[in-house]
Amino acid sequence: MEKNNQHKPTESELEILAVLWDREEATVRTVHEELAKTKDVGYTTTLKLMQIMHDKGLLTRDTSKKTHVYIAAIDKEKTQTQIVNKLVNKLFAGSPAEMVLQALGGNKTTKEELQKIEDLITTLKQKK
Amino acid sequence: MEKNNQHKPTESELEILAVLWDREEATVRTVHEELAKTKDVGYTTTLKLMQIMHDKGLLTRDTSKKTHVYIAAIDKEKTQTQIVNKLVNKLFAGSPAEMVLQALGGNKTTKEELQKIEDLITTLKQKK
DNA sequence: TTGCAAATACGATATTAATCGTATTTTAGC
DNA sequence: GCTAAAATACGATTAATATCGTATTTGCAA
Repeated sequence: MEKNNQHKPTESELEILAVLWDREEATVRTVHEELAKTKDVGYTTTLKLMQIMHDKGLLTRDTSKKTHVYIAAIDKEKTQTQIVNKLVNKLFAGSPAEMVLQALGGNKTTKEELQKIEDLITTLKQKK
Repeated sequence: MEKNNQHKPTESELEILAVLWDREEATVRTVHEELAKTKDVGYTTTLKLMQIMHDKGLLTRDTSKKTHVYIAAIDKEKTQTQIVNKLVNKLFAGSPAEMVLQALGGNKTTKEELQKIEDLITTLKQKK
């Protein structure tokens, strides 16, 4: 098993992480059935991926029983932030405002959601 | 040469597109030198990638001179929106607001950036 | 016009990610 | 204890990306 740091999850790994973040913990079977709803993939593929993710330190697991139980080993919010920041740097010249513009621009974001963001910004500005 | 649609650019392809979006048009040499600033990669690798991108329809080029001149064939804003939307769906349960919150929560956004976003939100709210 | 420097074309290989078949292990229930 | 169903382990393969060496082409400058 490698160090938990540094590894950026791949597409497929993110799908698995999403399930685990949602459920706190889950077996391979559960994760697989969740993925299978939107994706045509074999059980052993999911199993193998989760084993690899465990090797990479992306997941922890309890192997005390026959059926192993997995838990995400990396933080949801941290991972989200990392990915978004990378995207901002790569695609939006480091300007979050630019990305927000794209994300909210054409969209059907509700007034309430906009209000939430505005409140956050107010808070953040006060800290400066 | 394939149809210009549908192909989602890879990481490396996005790096190249970023340079071309920035400069409007560029030679392989120019793009390569830009990439080489932040990445250790050979010239022929960049060349090959750009040729592949041309095959996929991601780039157009003028081959009338010895040194070919490339131009991005896909729209910057459209591509940005596509990528951001996908990310929102995959990682933020389809809520752009959630992503924005996460993007700004990290707290390294400048006051100026925050102001720009706030202005955007004010504008959006008025449209509701 | 010819040679040479710089560019492109092309093929092969390396790397990484994803997939899945088969072997082996585990354990609950008989 | 045995066995069968369900789970894991593992190896091999496929597929997609990225990399780069070498051959060929191009056009300017001498």
